Amino acid sequence: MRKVTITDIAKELGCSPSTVSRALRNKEKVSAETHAAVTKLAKKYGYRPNPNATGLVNNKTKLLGVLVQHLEHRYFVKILEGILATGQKYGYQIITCISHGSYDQEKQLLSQLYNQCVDGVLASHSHETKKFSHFQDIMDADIPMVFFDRFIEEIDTQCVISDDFDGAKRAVEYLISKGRKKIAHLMGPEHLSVSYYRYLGYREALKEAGLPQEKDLVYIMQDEHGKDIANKEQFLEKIRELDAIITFNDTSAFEVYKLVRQMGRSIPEDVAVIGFSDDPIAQYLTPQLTTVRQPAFEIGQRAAEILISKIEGGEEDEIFPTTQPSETASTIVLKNDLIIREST
Amino acid sequence: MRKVTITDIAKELGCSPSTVSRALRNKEKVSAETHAAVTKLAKKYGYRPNPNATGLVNNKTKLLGVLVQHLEHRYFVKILEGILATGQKYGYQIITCISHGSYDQEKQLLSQLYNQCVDGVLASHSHETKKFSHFQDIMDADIPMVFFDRFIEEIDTQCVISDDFDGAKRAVEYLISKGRKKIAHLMGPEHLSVSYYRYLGYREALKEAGLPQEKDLVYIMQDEHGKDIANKEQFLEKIRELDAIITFNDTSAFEVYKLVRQMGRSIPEDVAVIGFSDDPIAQYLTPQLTTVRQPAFEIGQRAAEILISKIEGGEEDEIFPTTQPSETASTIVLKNDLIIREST
DNA sequence: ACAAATAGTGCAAACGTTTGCACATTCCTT
DNA sequence: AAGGAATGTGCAAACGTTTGCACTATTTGT
Repeated sequence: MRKVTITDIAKELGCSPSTVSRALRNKEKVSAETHAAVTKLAKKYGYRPNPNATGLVNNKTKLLGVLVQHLEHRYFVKILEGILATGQKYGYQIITCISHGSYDQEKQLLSQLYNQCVDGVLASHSHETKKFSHFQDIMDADIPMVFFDRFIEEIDTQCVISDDFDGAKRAVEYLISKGRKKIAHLMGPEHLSVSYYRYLGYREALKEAGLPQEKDLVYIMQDEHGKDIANKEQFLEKIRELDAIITFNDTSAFEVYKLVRQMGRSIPEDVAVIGFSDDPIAQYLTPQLTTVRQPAFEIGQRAAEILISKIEGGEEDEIFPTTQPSETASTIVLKNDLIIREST
Repeated sequence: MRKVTITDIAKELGCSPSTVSRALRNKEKVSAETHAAVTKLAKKYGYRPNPNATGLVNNKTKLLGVLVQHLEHRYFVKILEGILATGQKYGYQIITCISHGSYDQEKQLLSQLYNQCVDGVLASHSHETKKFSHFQDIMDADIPMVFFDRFIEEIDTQCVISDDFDGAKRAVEYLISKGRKKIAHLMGPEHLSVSYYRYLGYREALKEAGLPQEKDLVYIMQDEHGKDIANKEQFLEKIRELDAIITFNDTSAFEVYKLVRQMGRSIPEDVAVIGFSDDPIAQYLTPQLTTVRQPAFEIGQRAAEILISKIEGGEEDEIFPTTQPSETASTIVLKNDLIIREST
């Protein structure tokens, strides 16, 4: 009934547990016969090493923690899928934690991951988070950590994000190439760095095309879905003279659809619309939404790969400690794709 | 640098590790002073028990495995969220595994969970799976398991699903109450039990209302998204005389929107449409889709709760073994909600 | 006041591995 | 033929906990 152990096998074979252990991990010197006998018996009984025991002796758990704000956007789910696939590939199991955007929960979850002795952490901090000492605590405990989607300057480690600046810029360039001239931007919440990068990309494209960067072409969303827009009245009026709008995400593009129609203008004939993220809803809008697709799966993949290489490469580091830790920190920026559909 | 252990505390206090252990789990007899001294020091150093060590001695990992086919529908993500929340509540971490609908992967992932020594497994088998011995293996290894969303007759354990029969029935009843008489059903893939239950609910509602159950009102999807419908030509023709359609899910409702419009009829005036699941896209369709919402979060929650109670209640069972195991198996059926929007 | 019960503590084994060291055996070298 | 290397194996400690048992010191009951 009980799982078979190394000692059981040793007993049956009349040898010591250490020999069995060595035979199983076949890198040390064991005779060909014992090796054969051991592996045969191990197979017969379906022997599996007890992870608690191995974890205890070599201080590894083969567990990775993922901390994410929520799984409501497909974007984060895809990142998680990328992480899962990579973990699977390298033999790591993934523990998922959702902070629901709460700083307190984030702190608590992180400490739970620490308690659980995960080998590494992949994290994307919550909106609410302004202090980062709980992340520093993880680093100080010598648990490798990699950030994704969001960048934290204060913490000295790697980060994988998508190139929001470039994505927004290329989207606007595309609009310009189609002859659009009065292009508005519905910007995301101000305190998010992604909002800002996308805004900068938008501006850069206008600048390079020699188009004026009028202040009243930029409007700010107070929420993530674009239902609450600052200066909404002014925005509505402005829609009369616009010929394109690029939004912060796809749900806000849907709100824009409604507003544009409310003003009696049509998409894409009068006003072209481009979203951001390529959420599944983009395909279900009428007209189907052109959007900037973020390589979510790949972000997860890369982040996990970097983390695992930090974990597995980390052993030598104890002998050759990194003298200039800041040199190890870096940001991987992945390119976005413009998915052209009916709204442009 | 290293994590502080019980022995470290014992040394500093000049007592034995066992005393520290007892003081920390304060259920055995220790003097008030030592207890105070130990907890104070433990707090000071931020002592955390090493899960590998505790796991090794009491053969528990506080880890739960979740096996799911994919995370592409919001439905499964919500279930996962329910599981995560419940795990969190009871102090369990969740390891997520995605089978991508593959039987082989499912087998492999399950055996990985077994190797990892999870305390329990929550599973929803893949489409492809016809043999269930790998699930039986888990049961035989005395790892409690609970199924969700899908029911496996062959395995003797609990299962949490939503009431698809009732959901479909109530949706059709609603259509009838609004005066619709010619109600078609776009049925899901034939081999899925959920497809069948929804179909039965549809039929039952017609029957109770005394409406004829015409064969040519039921059409079958060959894929999950409704892009490939058997007898599509016939279905298109039929749309001319229908006044309502209930589909298998929300993505297929979107396809139905297109077909209805292709036949020059309008929604909801000529033809009412009801979907299933309440995927986020339902709100983004024009008109917004009426749909049967499945209590996904609650399914995850309930499944996890049952699993945890099996794990934690299981200890006594070793003393009083369950003589009639089949009595423990049962199916929890949760009610669905009809979300009424613009398409009806 | 003396046996008996009880409170508080430590020892040591156990959980299942890994691994440095020591030992015995075989093989090769000169 | 003797010495040394190479090979294969076992012992025992270690990883950090928990827990049954034994032991002392104190309290309780009569």
